[in-house]
Amino acid sequence: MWLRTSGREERGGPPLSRQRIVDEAVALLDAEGADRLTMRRLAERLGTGSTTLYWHVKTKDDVLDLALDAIFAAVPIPEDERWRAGVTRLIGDWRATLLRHPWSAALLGRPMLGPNVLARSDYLYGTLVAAGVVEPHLTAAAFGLSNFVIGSALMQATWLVNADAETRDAARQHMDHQRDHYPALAAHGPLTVADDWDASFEYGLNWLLDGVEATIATG
Amino acid sequence: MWLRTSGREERGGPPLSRQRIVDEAVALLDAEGADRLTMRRLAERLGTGSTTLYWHVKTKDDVLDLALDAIFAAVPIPEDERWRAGVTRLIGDWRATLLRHPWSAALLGRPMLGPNVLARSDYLYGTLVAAGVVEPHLTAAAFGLSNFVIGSALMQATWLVNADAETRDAARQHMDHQRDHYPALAAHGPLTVADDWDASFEYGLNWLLDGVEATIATG
DNA sequence: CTGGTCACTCGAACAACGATCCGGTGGAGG
DNA sequence: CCTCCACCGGATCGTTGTTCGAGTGACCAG
Repeated sequence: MWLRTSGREERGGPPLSRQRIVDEAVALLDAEGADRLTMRRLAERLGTGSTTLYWHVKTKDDVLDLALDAIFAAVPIPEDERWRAGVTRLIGDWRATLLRHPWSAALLGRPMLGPNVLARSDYLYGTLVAAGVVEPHLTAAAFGLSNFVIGSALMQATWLVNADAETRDAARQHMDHQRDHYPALAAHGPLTVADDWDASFEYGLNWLLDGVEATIATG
Repeated sequence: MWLRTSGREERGGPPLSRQRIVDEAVALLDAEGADRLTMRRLAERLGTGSTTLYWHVKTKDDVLDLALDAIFAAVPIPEDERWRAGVTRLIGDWRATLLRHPWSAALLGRPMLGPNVLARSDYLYGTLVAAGVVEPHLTAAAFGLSNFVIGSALMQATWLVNADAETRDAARQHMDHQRDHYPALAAHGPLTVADDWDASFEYGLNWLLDGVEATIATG
């Protein structure tokens, strides 16, 4: 009796729950990438049978949706800042979070309706409204900022994180070999110039914000 | 003899080639979406065995890469236009093509190194350079414009094309039900306001181009 | 103590997938 | 006629997401 471990500890950790599944899924995605996430591997890390997961979660896609929303909990919602500083901080943290979990880039093509994402979108809309942005510029601003950060993170994750050095070298060589086909690209392209993703992101973001700000003055 | 059909016609169409495989893949993707593309179904449409495809193509990912690049052939490269008009046209056609093939949104997370994509990127860089855009604004402009169009198409394809009406209604209902949690989103959000994706896209694009243009004057 | 309910677990199995192996086939060239 | 070789495809392997149905143990009414 005293020597018999409880079934709970045999399987490692607290009882299975949706939260534990999602947390472990994020850890697995961070460690091994999107294509290495399978229900069996996830269950193994949780110390359970793979089919057990389906009691807590309907499909694998649900796990991905939940994992994608979960990482946005790390994006703080700004407080007591002027609208432009707040938006800048939100979008910057948004991007940093996406880049910290590069697998998220591959999941951006699915509806993001989790509570964390919605709360941050709500802040974005609310801040723009409070700043005096009105339709049609309001929707354009919210869409533009979201789309810009999504596109930026997607492209950077594709190249700097997901693509191995082998792929990047092959790409460089490929373009160097066809230098006369793509003259401008070879002379000024991203693989030639030492590019600064952070600086480029800030330039683009400020151009967008300048445009939004200009609509406030003129109505 | 005269009644015996040639083996070629029995299997339907001209001999198998990489080009035919890619064309049929695009047609299949257009008709049924990304997750319905399998090597077996693709082979069936081509009237061949599934394993035959692997003689012309190394992996399924190759098919996807080729299909993704193939659709960019429909994006004309502007000629004889002032830089801003040319860039506007290129980016607009870029977006239209992505939206005409909504499955492409899910593939944007992979390196785009096909000849069609590279040629259009080359035009973008070349036009910006000719317009007088210099570093660090050059990279920022090229990245910003690409990322913006990618993000816009990705988000719009996600919501207006890939998500069925059922999903959209559920989303609307979900947000309406939590109206107090997301006040700004409920009042001004994209599912409340009748949003105009095209107009929003143009606003964002012009804000970016205004920013780029301003860097030319000031150096 | 008993019997039963209910949340939860999991081994076995299924259909479908990407990919490989290896034996064909048919036309071109010697 | 034989040989070569680009091209084809049936059989098959390992893996995937998901379902089915049989369990297990805690808890509760009687």
